[in-house]
Amino acid sequence: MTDPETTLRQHDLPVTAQRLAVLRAVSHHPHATADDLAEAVRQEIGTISRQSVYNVLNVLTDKGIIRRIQPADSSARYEDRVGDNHHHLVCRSCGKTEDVNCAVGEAPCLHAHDHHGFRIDEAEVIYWGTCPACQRRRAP
Amino acid sequence: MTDPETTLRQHDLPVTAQRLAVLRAVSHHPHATADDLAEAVRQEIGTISRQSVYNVLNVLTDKGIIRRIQPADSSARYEDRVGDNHHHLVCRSCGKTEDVNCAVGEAPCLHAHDHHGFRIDEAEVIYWGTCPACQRRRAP
DNA sequence: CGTCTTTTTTGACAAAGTCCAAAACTCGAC
DNA sequence: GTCGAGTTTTGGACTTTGTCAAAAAAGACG
Repeated sequence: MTDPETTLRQHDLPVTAQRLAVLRAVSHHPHATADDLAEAVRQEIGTISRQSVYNVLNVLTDKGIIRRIQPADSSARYEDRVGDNHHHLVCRSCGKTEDVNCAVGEAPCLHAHDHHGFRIDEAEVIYWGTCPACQRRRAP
Repeated sequence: MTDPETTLRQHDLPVTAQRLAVLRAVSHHPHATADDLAEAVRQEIGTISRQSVYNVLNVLTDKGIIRRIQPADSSARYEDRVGDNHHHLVCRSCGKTEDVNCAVGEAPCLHAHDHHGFRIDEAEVIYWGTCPACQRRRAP
């Protein structure tokens, strides 16, 4: 992975302390929410406004530098790993999120049977289940 | 499809005007949001509180009578069609949502390669794209 | 008809984001 | 280096979607 500063320059984004810190936070905390990331950034550079976190996350997402996922009943989560068509495994009870590689080759379900005339550009798959920790806590 | 009144009785839910109207609204407006449904119900029975719409939608969802889907950047949507493992096609620009049958047989992607110890109970697939109308509006 | 339970309503509240204007900063030109 | 134009960042108000809790209304049943 290229370092954060280079990444920003490559996308014609002025380099600021906030952007570097957010980018690093996303890298170190995959699947974290905006709030989690704000917290992580504060640990690193002391202070950042809520709005800036959103600004940065939005611009990075728009440029395709990071990816936003929004599973049901969760606020948006962000990740570093882009462009490799991977999917997610989400725990229904605690929200723990893991990456999973595509089940069926490259772009698995990209071809819907009946596409209703839509031009499809992505097939997003979320596997819902219970993570090991929650399985242990609930049913032995 | 069984009629709304019978459906409610089968699930030990007292039959009320609000429940009947919401259930009918979901049936007639697949993929509608809570707000859309409240509006539809008001057309039918005159008035209903916002809270009641949520109450009814929640109880119906819990009983498995209807299903809630929550695509990114949209409030929750509800549908009638349950228990047949179908997926959705969502337009990125207008939010239009269509049903699509499972791409690969019954439970297509239900087996993730690396399940990280999770007990998986559902594979949710959302195909993202552009609907015919939006394709026409943008690129001629 | 009167009581008891379940629903519905009302109104306050919470979380996640966005909008806007002012202040601070970045970066290239000098 | 320093300056200035154009971006970013900030702070605060606001919106949207949904939940909580208590009071009022509606059904069920003896």
